[in-house]
Amino acid sequence: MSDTSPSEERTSRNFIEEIIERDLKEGRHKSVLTRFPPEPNGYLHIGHAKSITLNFGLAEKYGGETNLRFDDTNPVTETVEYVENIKQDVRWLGYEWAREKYASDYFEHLFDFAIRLIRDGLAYVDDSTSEEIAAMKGTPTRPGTDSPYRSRTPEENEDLFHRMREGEFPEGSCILRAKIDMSSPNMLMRDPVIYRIKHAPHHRTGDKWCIYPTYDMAHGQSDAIEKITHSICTLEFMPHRELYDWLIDKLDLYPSRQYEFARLNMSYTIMSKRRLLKLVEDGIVDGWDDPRMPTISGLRRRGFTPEAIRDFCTRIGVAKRDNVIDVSLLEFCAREHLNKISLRRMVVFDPVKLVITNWPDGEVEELESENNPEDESAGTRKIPFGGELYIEREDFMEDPPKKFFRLGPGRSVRLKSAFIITCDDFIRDENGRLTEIRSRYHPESKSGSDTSGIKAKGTLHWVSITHAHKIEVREYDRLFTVANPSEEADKNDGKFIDYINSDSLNVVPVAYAEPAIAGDAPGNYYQFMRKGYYFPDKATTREKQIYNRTVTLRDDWARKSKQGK
RNA sequence: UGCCCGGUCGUCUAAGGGUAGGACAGCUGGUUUUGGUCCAGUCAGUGGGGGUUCGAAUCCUCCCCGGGCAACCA
Repeated sequence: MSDTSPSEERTSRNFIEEIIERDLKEGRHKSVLTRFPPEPNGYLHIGHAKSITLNFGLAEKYGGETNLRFDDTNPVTETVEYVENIKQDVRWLGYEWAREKYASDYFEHLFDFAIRLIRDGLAYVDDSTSEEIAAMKGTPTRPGTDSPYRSRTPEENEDLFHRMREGEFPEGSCILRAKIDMSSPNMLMRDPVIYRIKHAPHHRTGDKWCIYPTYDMAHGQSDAIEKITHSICTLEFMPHRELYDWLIDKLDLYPSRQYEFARLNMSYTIMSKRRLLKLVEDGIVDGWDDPRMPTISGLRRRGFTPEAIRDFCTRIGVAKRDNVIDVSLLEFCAREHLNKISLRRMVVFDPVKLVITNWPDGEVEELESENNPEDESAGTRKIPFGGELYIEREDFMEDPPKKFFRLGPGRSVRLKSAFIITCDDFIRDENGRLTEIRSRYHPESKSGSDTSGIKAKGTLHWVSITHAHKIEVREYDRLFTVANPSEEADKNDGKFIDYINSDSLNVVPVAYAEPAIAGDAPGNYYQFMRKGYYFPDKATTREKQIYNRTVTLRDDWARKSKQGK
């Protein structure tokens, strides 16, 4: 029992947690309300998972709530299909939102806000072309110039804006701009566009509207309407904060505050939704949920667990400096969780026949093996053992080096959960290809009751030939050949396609699995012993089972032998 | 060349004037019926120069480097 006074345990907090704790302590807020604001124009990826974990995690930690709010202000790129998939992904990650909202819920409200700005002389309708507006914007080093339409009266502007809404004008003919400061050092404050005409149906409001608010006109106001306390976004929105605050101030709304953190980058992949879409459209991958994609749906199909992804998102931390997380951290998180929960099964990928010469002809013995050595409650399963087995071709060498703990002439190994065998002979065909290994087993070395006294350094996985269940296995490697594809692409006219790894998918059409796998309930996470972690693909059927390799096991032997070369 | 951010082991991330710590990756060993897991150990960092201070990753200053900003995208 610890009766020591709580010694001000200094747990490390990220900068946003510090802000929240300060706000709570100083009474600025009584509770926390965050939001996760995806635009439904693509699928969620691991970078969004960071944001989701942050927003929902913060609310969880400080006893608050999180809204899911779709930032659906651009009907041209947004669809209900994206909305549905985003919701599915957030739920799969393990989060449930307090309210489901859409920026489009507030279109009428936002329109009224615009009218208020107009009446207060803080917004005007500009008939300039987009080229003219761009030219008048100036550059980061040179101030902009006022539009000739900047001095229209509020009455004229209000009339024009209503007529924009009524559909009197074609797209591009005019827009509504906030009237701020054309010489501001912040380009975003140089009379930003806040409403534009789009004669396009919206996935929720149909054809009710032909004018739509821009991000800046919608986001902060939606936050304020919902009374979001901490509006957390990525670094590239930093310059928007001044405009965010300006609008809240001029419209006298609830003072939501925006805070920016560095988005996630991960080695050997890309996070740009635009570029991910291109991979899908060009058929380089098999859809948004291709197991090589960094999308939530891709990771799910690949066999990553929500727990592993959440763990990853908390381990990477939250800060403001640009970062590239090593993908090996994600793999570590996957292995750590999968090691605890996965069912162990034996699967031989590249078989060679192993004959047990002293095994009674035709006899089959059912051996028992644990499903998961990390979890006794996972129970055991039976594995048939007989006189003809498959083992992995790479587990035999005719002339093995000393440190090779597997099979070779005269050598003994343990067959996992079975017997120790000793290799007496092997057969090669006319091409020198190994076709058969002949060995004898030691009856008193049976797993669990070994009295043989024989020492075997290595243990091999195996499967009885007559009982083997054929499965297909898909092995995945990183999608790109370079650690930072986006950076390389930026230096290469944006052509990230040049860095695609052409060997990122290897299909093993037939692998031989122990029969237990055929009877397992669907949806299990597996470890194929000595190989890696595998998960049934969505296309798997009872007749044809297909497994995706999530990640290999760590393999010191492979690493060392590679080093030796 | 203007404005705004940022710079701590290879990669992330702590230390908020008082011993630069953790994780991943790497490397050594030990245990092991998975060359897995687990355990132990080890390598490795404050961008640079001045200044303030008994004491600076931390405060000041100059410099260097990286990122962002000129969509009717978000």
